[in-house]
Amino acid sequence: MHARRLVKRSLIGSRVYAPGSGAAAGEAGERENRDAPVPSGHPEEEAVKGARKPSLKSLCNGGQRDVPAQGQNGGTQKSENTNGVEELRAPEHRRAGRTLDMEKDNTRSVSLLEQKRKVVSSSIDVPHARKSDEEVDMDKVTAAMVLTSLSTSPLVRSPPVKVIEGLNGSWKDGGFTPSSYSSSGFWSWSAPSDQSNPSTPSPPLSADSFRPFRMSSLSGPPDDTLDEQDTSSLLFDEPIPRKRKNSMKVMFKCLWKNCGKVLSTAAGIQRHIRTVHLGRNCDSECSDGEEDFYYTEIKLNTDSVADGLSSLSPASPSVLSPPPATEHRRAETSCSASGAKTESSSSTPLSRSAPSALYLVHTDHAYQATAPVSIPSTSSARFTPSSSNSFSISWQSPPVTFTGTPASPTHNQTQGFSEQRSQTIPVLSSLPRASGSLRKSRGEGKKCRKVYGMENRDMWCTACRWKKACQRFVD
DNA sequence: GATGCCGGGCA
DNA sequence: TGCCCGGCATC
Repeated sequence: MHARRLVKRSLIGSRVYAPGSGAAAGEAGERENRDAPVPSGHPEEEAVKGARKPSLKSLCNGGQRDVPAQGQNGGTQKSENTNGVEELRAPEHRRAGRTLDMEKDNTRSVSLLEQKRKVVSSSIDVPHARKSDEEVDMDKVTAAMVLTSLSTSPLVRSPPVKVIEGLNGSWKDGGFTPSSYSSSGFWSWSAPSDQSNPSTPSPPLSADSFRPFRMSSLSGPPDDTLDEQDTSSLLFDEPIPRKRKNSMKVMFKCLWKNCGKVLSTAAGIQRHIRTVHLGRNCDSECSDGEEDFYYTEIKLNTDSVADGLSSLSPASPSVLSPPPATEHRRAETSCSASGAKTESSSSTPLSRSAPSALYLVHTDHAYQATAPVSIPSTSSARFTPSSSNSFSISWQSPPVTFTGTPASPTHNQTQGFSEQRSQTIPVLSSLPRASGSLRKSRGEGKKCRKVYGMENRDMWCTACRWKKACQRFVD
């Protein structure tokens, strides 16, 4: 009879009831003293064989905790605290070669969920009948979920099931008050509206709220002190640390190797683990609590998630990815959500503004030598096709610098302009001239004539010499 | 009147 | 096509 205890890790803002999928070698040591049963065939099984640690959890016992009383003998325990609430011990058995021992344990141990419910019902004034209805609904939904998961997984124990089915996700935000009860159904990736929604927790959820404390007790000696503190802190000092009002949503992620399934309820994730990974088909009554170790609680900022997801297509498979990825994605989506937009919107070259582009425009004007034009990066250029073989570029701009061969060989300086008006440069000489009736108004800027004077006519630009529109000092 | 520039003619 | 100029509009 072997039992394995998986590591309970403390993460920032999250607890991990880790299965420590065989990959985490460093956890082996920790696992030694934990008793989390691992199904046969699981990589961990052999590694932790023989290692067991008594697990005794007390629930709602006014801060009292059972000290693990039995060393190596394992087995389940039940005790009653002063409130009459049963204490549940996680059964210590292994799944591999599980036989009489396991059956004993199973028969002796009450299902974890059941215990939680009891705890909740005894500590919280929750209408029982209503709760039962909730449970019934939950069970149905969960059953459907499990079936779905099973149907998507060819092998019951082959982990990768990437379907997200959420159950009743509103409870976390709601609080414990019975008035906030709700039979709301599936959790969905929508913006959090739970705060304003008077409905809320369903029984299992409330029960789950006690999980941390249980798990704290269950964790091995190395973590005990910390857990103790955490527990008391959670229980007394910070009574509502997990009632995130606005943006935080607690999800439960399956830690089974290669499985990133995320559900919104502990019950759901437990069922998932139980049915999919542990291969049990029975109801929660069959739970011995071991599935507790195979999932972790994660906190999601639903605001961000909602924001990120809102930019995704509902049919997008990425929505079905588990939250860790989601969190990465969230960072991405917060960027890429807008980024994707800009990407897609900027994919039309001719219609886009070109704030950061530097265009070289050859002004093949009849009166001016070819000159590259650099459009300032702060300007917004617009390409305007004007014919099949020509187009013009216009932009609103700060100073535009023309660099190129000056019209006059005697002047080769770079000319600078400060134009605040929209400018259009004919790119090809085939641009049709404005009709005579639409004679353009006289330019206001100084032209070559005025700059150089009649006596220096040779310094004029070609256009000016030919009595054409000045090309050097363009309006 | 000075200036800017369109339209047209010429080589 | 490049060059030049008459002529007109604008300042």
